[in-house]
Amino acid sequence: MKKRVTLKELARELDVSISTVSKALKNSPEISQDTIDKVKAFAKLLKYRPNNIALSLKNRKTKTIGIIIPDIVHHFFTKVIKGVENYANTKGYNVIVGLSNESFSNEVINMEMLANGSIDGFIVSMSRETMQRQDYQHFTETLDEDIPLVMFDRIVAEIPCDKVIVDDTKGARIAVDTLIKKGSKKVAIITTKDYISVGRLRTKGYLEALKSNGINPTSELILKIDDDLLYEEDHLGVIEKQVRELLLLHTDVDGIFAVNELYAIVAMKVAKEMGIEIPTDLQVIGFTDGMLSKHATPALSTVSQHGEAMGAKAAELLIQRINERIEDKAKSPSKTVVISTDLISRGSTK
Amino acid sequence: MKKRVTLKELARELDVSISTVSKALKNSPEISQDTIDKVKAFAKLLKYRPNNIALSLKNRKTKTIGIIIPDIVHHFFTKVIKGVENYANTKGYNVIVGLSNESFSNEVINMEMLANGSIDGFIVSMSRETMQRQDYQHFTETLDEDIPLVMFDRIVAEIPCDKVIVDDTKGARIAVDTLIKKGSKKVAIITTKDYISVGRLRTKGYLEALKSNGINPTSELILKIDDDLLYEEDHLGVIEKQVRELLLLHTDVDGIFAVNELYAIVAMKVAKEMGIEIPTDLQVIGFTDGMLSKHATPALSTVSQHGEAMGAKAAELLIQRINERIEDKAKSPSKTVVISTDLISRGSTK
DNA sequence: TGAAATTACTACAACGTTTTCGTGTTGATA
DNA sequence: TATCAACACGAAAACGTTGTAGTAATTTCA
Repeated sequence: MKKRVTLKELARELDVSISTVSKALKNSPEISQDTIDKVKAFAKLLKYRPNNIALSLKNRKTKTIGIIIPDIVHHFFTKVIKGVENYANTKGYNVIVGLSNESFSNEVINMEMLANGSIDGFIVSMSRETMQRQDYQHFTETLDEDIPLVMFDRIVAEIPCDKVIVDDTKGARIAVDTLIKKGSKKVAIITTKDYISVGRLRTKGYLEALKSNGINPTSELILKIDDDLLYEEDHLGVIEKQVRELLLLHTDVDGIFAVNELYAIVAMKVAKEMGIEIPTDLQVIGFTDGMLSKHATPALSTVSQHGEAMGAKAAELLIQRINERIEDKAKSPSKTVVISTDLISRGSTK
Repeated sequence: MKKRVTLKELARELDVSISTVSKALKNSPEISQDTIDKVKAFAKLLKYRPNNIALSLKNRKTKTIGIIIPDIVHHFFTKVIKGVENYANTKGYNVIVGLSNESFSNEVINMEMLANGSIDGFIVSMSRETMQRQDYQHFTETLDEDIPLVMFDRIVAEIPCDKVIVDDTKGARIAVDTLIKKGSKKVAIITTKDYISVGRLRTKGYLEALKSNGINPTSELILKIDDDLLYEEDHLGVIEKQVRELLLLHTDVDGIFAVNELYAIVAMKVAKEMGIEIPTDLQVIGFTDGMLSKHATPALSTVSQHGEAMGAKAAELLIQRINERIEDKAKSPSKTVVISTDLISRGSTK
């Protein structure tokens, strides 16, 4: 019913100029206390609220940040968003979410939609397709246009921007090391194809842990799942089959490290079906602490990534950049913040 | 490095007026083909892109919609967001997410932040606290200011706005009915306190199903969990304890209907620990199809809410309202769309 | 008592668009 | 040779703010 009230209307009704109203509302010393009080009272009465868009246009900043992620139906990303939101809100920022659905073109389109002045900066985790194509033009263009960009989790080294990552290699190393320390003699890994950076890094950690324990890695114990399958109908079945084959072929495998939660859960399921006791006969550790880990039986030991902390850190870095850009031009060099992982021990390990 | 290029700059460089540039880019018949070509070529060269904020100010619409939800780390809401995003994107809208964290004041603050012209309309699912307080001022104010609002899932009847809900009662009725048809003689329900509308409605469905099967409900079989616990440290332990007591006291319970996924999972866990076979001795059905259901052992039969469809529908309704508001003033009456549920049969039922 | 300083305002430009209403050239027509 | 379209473009207002640069009226001080 009610149209939004503007400074102009307040001014007209109060029979003063727009500037006076604007200044009065900001307690400008140029305005008499009398007028200030009158204006404020009237503004409150009419529920005046400054139009954000006009402010954005004037100030050339929107106080909103864009976060582009591959998928929102995913515990980790959801945690990150929460971290971003919470931090951003404390700084008066809003968060606008873009979903790439793991598609390169969606990622580009989403970023273009937002780069037209709608946001002050981006927080991005690349889509799978972008990683495969290794086409980072949209990122460099964003940076060229002087729009701050912070990447997290799925990053790429050559983009000169702030980054927030988890020490995947170290997290994996500790996990595998723990498996060995707790008695596993033959540890397999369920990982992704190498173009997924986190998969590659976690595999690296696995190899390091084996090495430092004097164990020679066998490619037969390294199961690389084609992550593209993830969006096909029966991807779970496919993974199950592969895990089953592995376990059948190598009956002496007594430890499994999976680079994500789902793989670990599937592995446990297959093992249980095969009559393998967890953790007695087989210990399992996953990566990424999500819903599934907590509620699996037995509960899954896992490497926690602290998604919320990552999100908060990313938002912090971004907002710093935004302010830096506004204030002076002296750009500090790009930072990469590593969020440490934690190994959460639950029922799937001894 | 590069500042954003504006119409003004294009105009200056091309030595024509701003209007000409603007019109040329829109293929106005007022402008000669020659000029159009020249302007467009130059604009492309300089990567001109219209400033969204300026457009928003001019058009008094932002092409973004705000979605306010209680929690993002939640499969259902996450699905809804996805549905909203996908539909909104096809219509050229962006989505800005606000999290209330189940708090009334956060909900209000978030909505106020966005109602200052940042968004064209809201999609909201109320926070728990708002439901308890029954304070809906911020919603009515939004509506008063002529900002379209669509509520979903956690709605309240007295707000005159479009709504998207699931037929909770019917979904529950069918679930419980199925339990009985598949042989359960004594079905318990794990639900929430009554101020949670979905809990109340699902309980209603449970009662209806019992009745239509000639079974008398006992309050002893109706376990009402205090949902406030959800955010305390050991809420799971508390729920477990209560379920255990129930199962101990009523050893002949052979069916459990839980109003959400988590309760169902916990119930299954407790039952398994007590040596109760699922689904042989005890059948379980949950509500809300999430990650946990799919990957539990046995996989949990559940009532699917089609969150993505809900989100898409909500976005559709909202965008309709927005356009209606822009075009003429004739407001159609509020609609309430009911998304039908589906019972997904998995391993936890016979 | 007259110049300077203070007070309490207002006008205007600017942010980047779109759009309405001109307006100065053409070329054709009577 | 006036008259008039048609054509191709420009000026200016508007969206809602903020901030700078005035400007009257009053007060202060030498």
